[in-house]
Amino acid sequence: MPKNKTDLLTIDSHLHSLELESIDFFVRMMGILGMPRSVGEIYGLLYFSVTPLPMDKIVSRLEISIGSASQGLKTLKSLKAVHSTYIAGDRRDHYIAETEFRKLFSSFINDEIMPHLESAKERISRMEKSLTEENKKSEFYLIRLEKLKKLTKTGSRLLPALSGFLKM
Amino acid sequence: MPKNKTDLLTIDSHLHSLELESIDFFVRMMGILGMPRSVGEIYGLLYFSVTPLPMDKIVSRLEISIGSASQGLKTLKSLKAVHSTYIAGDRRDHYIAETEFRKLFSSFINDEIMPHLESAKERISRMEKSLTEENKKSEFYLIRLEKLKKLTKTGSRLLPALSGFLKM
DNA sequence: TGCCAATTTCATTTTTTTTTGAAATAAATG
DNA sequence: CATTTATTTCAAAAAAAAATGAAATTGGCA
Repeated sequence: MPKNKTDLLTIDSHLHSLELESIDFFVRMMGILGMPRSVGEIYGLLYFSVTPLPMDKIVSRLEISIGSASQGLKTLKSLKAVHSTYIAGDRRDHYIAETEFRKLFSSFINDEIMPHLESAKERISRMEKSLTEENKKSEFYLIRLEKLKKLTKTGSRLLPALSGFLKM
Repeated sequence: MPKNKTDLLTIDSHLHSLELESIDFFVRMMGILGMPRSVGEIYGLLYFSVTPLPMDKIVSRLEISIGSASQGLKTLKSLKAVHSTYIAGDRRDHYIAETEFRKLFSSFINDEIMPHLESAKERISRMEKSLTEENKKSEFYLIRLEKLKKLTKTGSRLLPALSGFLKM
C-alpha cells in the first residue's frame, strides 16, 4: 500500500495518466524512427520517472516480458537514450532516461542512418561499373548517377551536422 | 527479340545489372523511410528508365503482383515521387520517376512526419492536464514537459525548413 | 569458491505488415 | 452501349518483425 499520494506514481500495478500519455507519446515518436513498441514504452516510462528504475520494475509496470525489456534497454543504451546508475546496496542496474534529445538524435543518425549511406556509396560505384559503353555516352544515365552521388554526399554532410543545430 | 543492344534494357524478362543496383539502392533508401520493399523496387526501376513505364511493364519486369504495383504506385504518387504521363495511342498510364529528391523529402515530411507532430502537441496538453497539484510544484515534471514542448516546436519548425536547404 | 539474483540469449509463438490475385470497378474504344 | 483493357480493392496467404519466457550466462557477494 502506498504511504502517500506521491507514491501513487511508483506502484507496480498502476500507471498514472501522465505516464500513460508519456508512453503513448514516445511509442509514436520512436515509431517514426522505426523503433519497436517496447522501446518507446520503456523510454516513455523512464522519461517521467523521478527515480531510476531497475529492469524488473520496468517489466512489472509495463507488463512486458523480460526479453522485451532486456532487448529494449539494450537498444536504448546503444542509442544513448538511457543510461544506468548505481544504487547503493542494490545489485540491479537502475535506468535513467537521457533527456537531451540532441544526443539521442545524434546517435540515432550515426547508428541507424550513416551506415546505410556508406553502403549506398559503394552501390553507386557498382552502378558506374555496370554502365555499358553505350550508356556512358548518354546524358540520361550520367545525370541520374550524378544525382545519386549528390544525394549521398548531401546526406552524409547534412545529417551529422543536424544535431549541432539543435539546442534541446 | 530485341532489335539492338539498347533494347536490352527494356526486355520484360530481364533486369540489367544497373537496374538491379538501382532497385537495391532504393529498396534500402525507402526502407529507411519505412516504405515497403515494393515501393523501393518500383521507384528503383523507374529511376533508370529512359522511357515512362506502364503498370503492367512494372509488374512483369519486377515480377510483383498487380496489387503490389497498384498500391506501390499509389504511395509513390502521393509522395510525388512519380507522376504519370500521357502516351499517344495508349490507354495505360505511364510512370516517370521524380528525380528532385528535395521535393520527395518535402512531401515525405509533410505527409508522414508532420501529422505525428501535430498530434504530439495535443498529447502534451493532455499531460499538462493530468499533472496533479503536487506535481505542478515539482521542478522535475515542469522541466520534462518543457523539453517535450521544445522538441515538438523545434521539429515543426526545422523539418519543413529542411527541404529548403537542399539543392538536389 | 559456490550460490543466487539479475540479465541476456534465443527458439518459439504471436502480432503486424506486406504481398497476392481474383473480383469489382472504371475507363476507353469500336 | 457492349466489349475489352487497365486499374483498384480487399480478403486471404505469406513474410517479416516483435514479444515471450525458459534456459544459459553473468557477475556480485557471502
